[in-house]
Amino acid sequence: MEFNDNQPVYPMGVAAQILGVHPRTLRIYEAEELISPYRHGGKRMFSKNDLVRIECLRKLIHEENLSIPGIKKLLDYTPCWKLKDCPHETRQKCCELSGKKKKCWEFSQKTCEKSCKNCEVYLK
DNA sequence: ATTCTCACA
DNA sequence: TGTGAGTA
Repeated sequence: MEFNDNQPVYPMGVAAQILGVHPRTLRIYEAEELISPYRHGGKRMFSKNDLVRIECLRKLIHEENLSIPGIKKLLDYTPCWKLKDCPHETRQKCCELSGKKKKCWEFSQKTCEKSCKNCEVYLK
Protein backbone atom coordinates (compact mmCIF):
# COMPACT_ATOMS: atom_id res chain seq x y z
CA MET A 1 0.00 0.00 0.00
CA GLU A 2 2.78 2.36 -0.60
CA PHE A 3 4.02 1.57 -4.03
CA ASN A 4 0.70 2.16 -5.71
CA ASP A 5 0.66 5.75 -4.52
CA ASN A 6 3.47 6.48 -6.87
CA GLN A 7 1.99 4.52 -9.67
CA PRO A 8 1.20 6.68 -12.70
CA VAL A 9 -2.46 6.04 -13.15
CA TYR A 10 -4.21 9.24 -14.16
CA PRO A 11 -3.97 10.91 -17.55
CA MET A 12 -4.13 14.68 -17.83
CA GLY A 13 -7.86 15.02 -18.16
CA VAL A 14 -8.71 12.79 -15.24
CA ALA A 15 -6.15 14.37 -12.95
CA ALA A 16 -7.37 17.83 -13.84
CA GLN A 17 -10.95 16.83 -13.26
CA ILE A 18 -10.23 15.33 -9.87
CA LEU A 19 -8.31 18.40 -8.81
CA GLY A 20 -10.86 20.74 -10.30
CA VAL A 21 -8.33 22.63 -12.37
CA HIS A 22 -7.66 23.13 -16.02
CA PRO A 23 -5.26 20.86 -17.78
CA ARG A 24 -3.44 24.03 -18.67
CA THR A 25 -2.72 24.65 -15.01
CA LEU A 26 -1.14 21.27 -14.57
CA ARG A 27 1.01 21.80 -17.61
CA ILE A 28 2.11 25.12 -16.23
CA TYR A 29 3.07 23.60 -12.91
CA GLU A 30 5.11 21.10 -14.77
CA ALA A 31 6.74 23.77 -16.86
CA GLU A 32 7.61 25.55 -13.64
CA GLU A 33 9.17 22.33 -12.43
CA LEU A 34 6.90 22.10 -9.43
CA ILE A 35 5.76 18.67 -10.44
CA SER A 36 7.16 15.96 -12.61
CA PRO A 37 4.52 13.64 -13.91
CA TYR A 38 5.49 10.48 -15.69
CA ARG A 39 5.58 10.46 -19.42
CA HIS A 40 4.21 7.58 -21.33
CA GLY A 41 4.89 8.34 -24.92
CA GLY A 42 4.15 12.01 -24.70
CA LYS A 43 1.16 11.49 -22.46
CA ARG A 44 1.46 12.70 -18.90
CA MET A 45 0.55 10.22 -16.21
CA PHE A 46 -0.08 11.38 -12.67
CA SER A 47 0.27 9.29 -9.55
CA LYS A 48 -1.84 9.73 -6.45
CA ASN A 49 1.10 11.39 -4.79
CA ASP A 50 1.30 13.81 -7.66
CA LEU A 51 -2.29 14.74 -6.96
CA VAL A 52 -1.78 15.43 -3.29
CA ARG A 53 1.32 17.34 -4.16
CA ILE A 54 -0.67 19.52 -6.49
CA GLU A 55 -3.32 20.02 -3.87
CA CYS A 56 -0.57 21.39 -1.66
CA LEU A 57 0.63 23.73 -4.35
CA ARG A 58 -2.84 25.11 -4.90
CA LYS A 59 -3.36 25.52 -1.20
CA LEU A 60 -0.14 27.45 -0.95
CA ILE A 61 -0.98 29.63 -3.90
CA HIS A 62 -4.48 30.47 -2.78
CA GLU A 63 -4.46 30.35 1.00
CA GLU A 64 -0.91 31.43 1.60
CA ASN A 65 -0.71 33.84 -1.29
CA LEU A 66 2.47 32.39 -2.63
CA SER A 67 3.44 32.83 -6.23
CA ILE A 68 4.82 30.12 -8.42
CA PRO A 69 8.29 31.70 -8.40
CA GLY A 70 7.90 32.13 -4.66
CA ILE A 71 7.42 28.44 -4.14
CA LYS A 72 10.35 27.64 -6.33
CA LYS A 73 12.39 30.02 -4.24
CA LEU A 74 11.40 28.35 -1.01
CA LEU A 75 12.23 24.96 -2.37
CA ASP A 76 15.64 26.21 -3.37
CA TYR A 77 16.35 27.20 0.20
CA THR A 78 14.93 24.07 1.69
CA PRO A 79 17.09 20.97 1.88
CA CYS A 80 15.03 17.83 1.89
CA TRP A 81 16.59 16.37 5.03
CA LYS A 82 15.21 19.29 6.95
CA LEU A 83 11.70 18.48 5.96
CA LYS A 84 11.89 14.85 6.80
CA ASP A 85 14.48 13.18 8.94
CA CYS A 86 15.55 10.42 6.70
CA PRO A 87 18.48 8.23 7.74
CA HIS A 88 21.88 9.50 6.74
CA GLU A 89 22.03 6.62 4.36
CA THR A 90 19.03 7.70 2.40
CA ARG A 91 20.20 11.26 2.61
CA GLN A 92 23.44 10.46 0.88
CA LYS A 93 21.56 8.79 -1.85
CA CYS A 94 19.53 11.95 -2.26
CA CYS A 95 22.58 14.17 -2.42
CA GLU A 96 24.23 12.00 -4.97
CA LEU A 97 21.31 12.35 -7.25
CA SER A 98 20.65 15.97 -6.44
CA GLY A 99 24.28 16.82 -6.94
CA LYS A 100 23.63 16.21 -10.54
CA LYS A 101 20.89 18.61 -11.30
CA LYS A 102 17.58 17.44 -9.97
CA LYS A 103 16.01 19.00 -6.92
CA CYS A 104 15.33 16.47 -4.23
CA TRP A 105 11.60 16.92 -4.19
CA GLU A 106 11.43 16.02 -7.81
CA PHE A 107 12.37 12.45 -7.25
CA SER A 108 11.19 12.37 -3.67
CA GLN A 109 8.41 10.26 -5.01
CA LYS A 110 10.93 7.52 -5.47
CA THR A 111 13.72 8.10 -3.00
CA CYS A 112 12.11 9.82 -0.06
CA GLU A 113 8.56 8.65 0.18
CA LYS A 114 7.13 11.69 1.82
CA SER A 115 4.33 12.84 -0.34
CA CYS A 116 3.68 16.38 0.71
CA LYS A 117 6.67 17.57 2.63
CA ASN A 118 6.20 21.05 1.37
CA CYS A 119 3.24 21.85 3.55
CA GLU A 120 5.27 21.36 6.71
CA VAL A 121 7.89 23.89 5.94
CA TYR A 122 5.59 26.39 4.37
CA LEU A 123 3.35 26.46 7.37
CA LYS A 124 6.28 27.25 9.61
C1' DA B 1 -12.15 10.46 -27.90
C1' DT B 2 -7.77 12.47 -25.73
C1' DT B 3 -3.70 14.74 -25.16
C1' DC B 4 -0.02 17.91 -26.86
C1' DT B 5 1.94 22.52 -27.92
C1' DC B 6 1.50 27.27 -28.85
C1' DA B 7 -0.33 31.71 -28.98
C1' DC B 8 -3.72 35.06 -27.52
C1' DA B 9 -7.62 37.04 -25.01
C1' DT C 1 -5.94 31.18 -16.03
C1' DG C 2 -8.84 29.85 -19.72
C1' DT C 3 -9.60 28.90 -24.91
C1' DG C 4 -9.16 27.72 -29.44
C1' DA C 5 -6.36 26.01 -33.39
C1' DG C 6 -4.03 22.24 -35.56
C1' DT C 7 -1.84 17.73 -34.65
C1' DA C 8 -0.63 13.15 -33.49
